[in-house]
Parts: sequence; C-alpha cells; structure tokens
Amino acid sequence: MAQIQRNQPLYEQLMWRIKAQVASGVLIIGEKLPSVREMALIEGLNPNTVAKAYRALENQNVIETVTGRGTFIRANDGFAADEQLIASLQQQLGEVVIEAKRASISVQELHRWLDSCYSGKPHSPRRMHDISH
Amino acid sequence: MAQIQRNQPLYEQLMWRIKAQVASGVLIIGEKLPSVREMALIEGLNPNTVAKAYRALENQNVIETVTGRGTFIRANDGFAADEQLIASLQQQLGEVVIEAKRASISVQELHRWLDSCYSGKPHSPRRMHDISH
DNA sequence: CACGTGTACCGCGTAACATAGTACACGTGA
DNA sequence: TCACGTGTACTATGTTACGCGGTACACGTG
Repeated sequence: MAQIQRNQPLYEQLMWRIKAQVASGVLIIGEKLPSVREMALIEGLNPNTVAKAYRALENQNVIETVTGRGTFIRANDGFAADEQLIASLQQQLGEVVIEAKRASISVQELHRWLDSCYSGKPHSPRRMHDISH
Repeated sequence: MAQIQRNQPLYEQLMWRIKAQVASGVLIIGEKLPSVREMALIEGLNPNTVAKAYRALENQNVIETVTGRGTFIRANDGFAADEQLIASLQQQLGEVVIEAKRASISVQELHRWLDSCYSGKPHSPRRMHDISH
C-alpha cells in the first residue's frame, strides 16, 4: 500500500534522496546509514524496499555494506565515466531540453538551473526529504 | 513479444523520437504524420501502441488530430510553463547532475552538452531514428 | 458508397513493484 | 557463550503497467 500516485518506484526515490544528500555533503564519507529496518520505519516503507535500494546503491558504489555492522557512505574513488553512462546522461539531458524548449524556457535559464544543481543547493521549490528524520 | 530489453515503454520512445524531430525542425508545423496503422508497420509496433503515443502527444499539444483526416504537427502556441512542469524538469536535471558529478564530469562539459542539445543537433553518438523511413 | 482515418473498447499474458513473512550468516557487545 | 542487530535471501501474494490481438465505431474524403 504505502503511497499511491507516484511515477517512480519507491526504492528509486529513496536512492535519489540518499544520492542527493551524498552529493550535497549532508552525508559524508564513512557515515553510517540507518539500518534496513530502521530506515523502513522512518520512511514508512517495507524493509524489503529499503534493502532493494541499498543493494542497488551498493552496485553503484555509492555505499558500502559490511554484513554484520551496517551500511556506510563510500568514497567515490576512481569512477570511470562509462561510455554507456555518458550516452544515457546525454539522452536524459536532451529530453529535459526538448521539454524546456516547448515551455519557452531560455537556454540561459537552463544554465542557471544547471549551476544551481551542481553547486549542490536547489534553487527553487525542490523538495529534498531528509532521511535522518 | 515485440522488443525485449528496454527500460522505457515503447510508446514513450516513439513519443520522444517525434518530439525530437519537431524540436530539431525535421518535422515542421502542419506536417502530416503517418497513420496509426502505417506507423505501426514502419516502427514494428502494434497499432494500439502507436495510438497510445499519438493520444499522449495530443494531450501535450504536440500534435493535432482530425478524426477523419490524420494527425499533424501542431503549432506551439502559448504554452504556459506549468509550475509542476518546472519542478519536474528541475528534478530531472538534478538527477543528471548528480550522476555527472559522480562520474567526474565537469560543469563546463555539462554546459556544452546543454548548448548542443538546445541547438537541436546532438553532439555525439545520439541515435535519432527517422520515422519518415 | 467504399475507403482510410482516429478512437474506444475487451481480453490475455508478462513483467515490475510493493507487501508480508520467514530464515540464514555475520559481527558486536554483554 | 549468548542475545542482539546487521544485511541478505527466499517464497508467496496482490496490484499495476505494459504490450499485444482483435473488434467495433464515428468521422471525413473521394
């Protein structure tokens, strides 16, 4: 049950929240994440859903899991920009641009958005749920 | 059956191909698109899948359909930038930026990508299937 | 009138998503 | 040693999205 009316899987939403906090510095390297069951209570999700997110994040080398101790933010050491990843990012960016052009959003505006995102801090009504509570 | 190994629905893929061709000027205002059944043969899709794409594009005012004549590219007249659309685009852009940062892609590189997309012409191996054949 | 057009259904099968529950292997600390 | 918390794995269930196949209808054109 949980939530209705979402176009993105719950475990992906959680992944992005964690990723955003890592990128913005809210979560630092080595920091311990809440346990699967604890995070499930916090986020109102099923432990399996959280576990799925953790497993996916580990595959992307965002976090590191020590089987009896917990999960921790991983250092972003040597991440080669995959050819396939590049293409995927460019396609996603292209879709955003196409929609923006249709909405008469100037390229300057988009550049501003990009800088804001890259700085780590959202500019406007960007909702960023805090997982620590 | 059709295709396997895709992470995006077929009708959405078709939508993006059409949108991209409209944005890049390959398809101009008033131009007639292939019929549902014709496009289905061209793209190797089910007519219902094409119809679903057309219906969605009409809801987004990309195309216009005259019930007995066909579907045509619609003029992009007065498209108010919806508050919700803005937020959605910013979120998508944010996700791209987060991934790019992880891949050690510089902000300058992203700005270049953005300009290339906005100019209408892809810079690198961006595949853009031509629906006219 | 025949024809092509978009549209609207229905049923079917597959897959993804999320839930619930149980069990296991591991490390920590009392 | 033992209890506990940790991540992980597995089964089962229900819902939803997706795509296909087929049929039918309303409309405009020739």
